[in-house]
Amino acid sequence: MRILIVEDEPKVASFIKKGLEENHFEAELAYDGTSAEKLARQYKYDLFILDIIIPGIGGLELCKLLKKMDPSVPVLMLTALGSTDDKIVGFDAGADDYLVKPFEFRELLARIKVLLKKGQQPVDTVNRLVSGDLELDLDKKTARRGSILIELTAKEFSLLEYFMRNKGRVLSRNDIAEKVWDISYDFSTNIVDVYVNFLRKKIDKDFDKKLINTKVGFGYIFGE
Amino acid sequence: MRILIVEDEPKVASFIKKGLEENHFEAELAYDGTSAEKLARQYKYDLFILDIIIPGIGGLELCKLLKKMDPSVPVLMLTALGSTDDKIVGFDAGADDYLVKPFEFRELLARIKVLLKKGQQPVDTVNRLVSGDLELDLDKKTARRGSILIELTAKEFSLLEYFMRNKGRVLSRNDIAEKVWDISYDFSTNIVDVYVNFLRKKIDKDFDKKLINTKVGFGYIFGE
DNA sequence: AAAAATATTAAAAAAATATTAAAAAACGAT
DNA sequence: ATCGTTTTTTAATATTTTTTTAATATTTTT
Repeated sequence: MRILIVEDEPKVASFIKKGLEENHFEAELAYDGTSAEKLARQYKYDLFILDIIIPGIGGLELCKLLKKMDPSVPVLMLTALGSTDDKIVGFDAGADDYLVKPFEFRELLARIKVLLKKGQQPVDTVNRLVSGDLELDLDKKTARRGSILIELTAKEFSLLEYFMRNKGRVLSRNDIAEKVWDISYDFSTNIVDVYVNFLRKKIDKDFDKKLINTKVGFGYIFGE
Repeated sequence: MRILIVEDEPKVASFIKKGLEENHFEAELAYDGTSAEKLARQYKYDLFILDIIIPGIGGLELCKLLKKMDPSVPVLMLTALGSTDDKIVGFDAGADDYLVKPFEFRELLARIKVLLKKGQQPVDTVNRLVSGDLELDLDKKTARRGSILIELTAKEFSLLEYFMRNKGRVLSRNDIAEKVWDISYDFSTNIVDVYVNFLRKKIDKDFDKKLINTKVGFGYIFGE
């Protein structure tokens, strides 16, 4: 997410920039209206933060200009003036939100997040299987344990899905071979063992609580 | 435009209601969370104004509930508490804006107007799909990535549109063949692969962040 | 301790995907 | 209608990734 900050007070500007970058935004600075406009014409930004009082074109004028260029990009106005009049004028210029200096950075961040969220297209409800801290995303075909994202191959995915749909039940190698490989188990291959091993490396190895457990003589069980 | 005000202080409530009606909005009142929820289930509102501290379900809880019912209806939180913490929590609950009491009515009105403006987006969003720095112009039948304009053939366009409308979801070659070529995939053609290759050359090759990604064994996924 | 069952590893085989080139079809302008 | 151009499709080959096999190591049961 790229954000352009237009602010002539160097201290305030770099304070905002630093804070945004710590929160994984790409932030750029402009110190006056004219150079801000140039930048906006050249590059695509996801959000503008404008101080009302800046050299060159004023903040309000700049806001109108930016909104004319692309009305879908949100603008957050920033100013030392706190009277309602200024806010009204700001909104009339097309601003999407307004923040009065001095402000806490957390509030700026919260407002930015709200503004950015609106732009995004609605995401349909995702289907996924969840078991404890393990999540299987059936749309993305990926897994996630805790905050760690895990990529799976097709067979690994299929195996894990079978496990999760039969959580707490012992599955014999035969069961697994039939459901995941479409073969009636022929005792000449250890493919199930090998794939359980693959899966364990990915979803269990680096974690304390093991999800796939061996039931010697029976097969494997997910959970418990 | 119908607005539901949820506020337990009768004085504040009627002050807002009166003000809104003078500005040609239809305003209704609820004095506690539970009755507000009932009303929201029964009638359609264009905006909610919620006090955080109300009897019954709290304002934050109510906000989450309303957002679950219909995330597109904006919520403006209202409260006497002014600390940043409360604002952050409010935004986390899904609120679209926040106003601290006491406030001037003109500011409330300005914020309401901004929120309502955002809801209606018939002009802009309809004719183009946007995803990150990639933009698909449905009228011009062209794409733009960053500042680079990209010309697409009919099939390429159709494929990219399908991808963008299903961003973040793995699409099998079968899915793609059906939607873009109107054929149930017959395994004797690799046309999907070839076109993905064409598209990649145009929208991904010269860029760092790849938008079309292969999920071996599953298909392709746009984004992520 | 021996036997059986399971785990691990590495290499090969197979499958899936990417790329390229050329043929076929569709399109536009004369 | 015909030529030249662009787009679409087919097909062959190159490359990458996954799947499977098989041999060896470790653990569990008898």
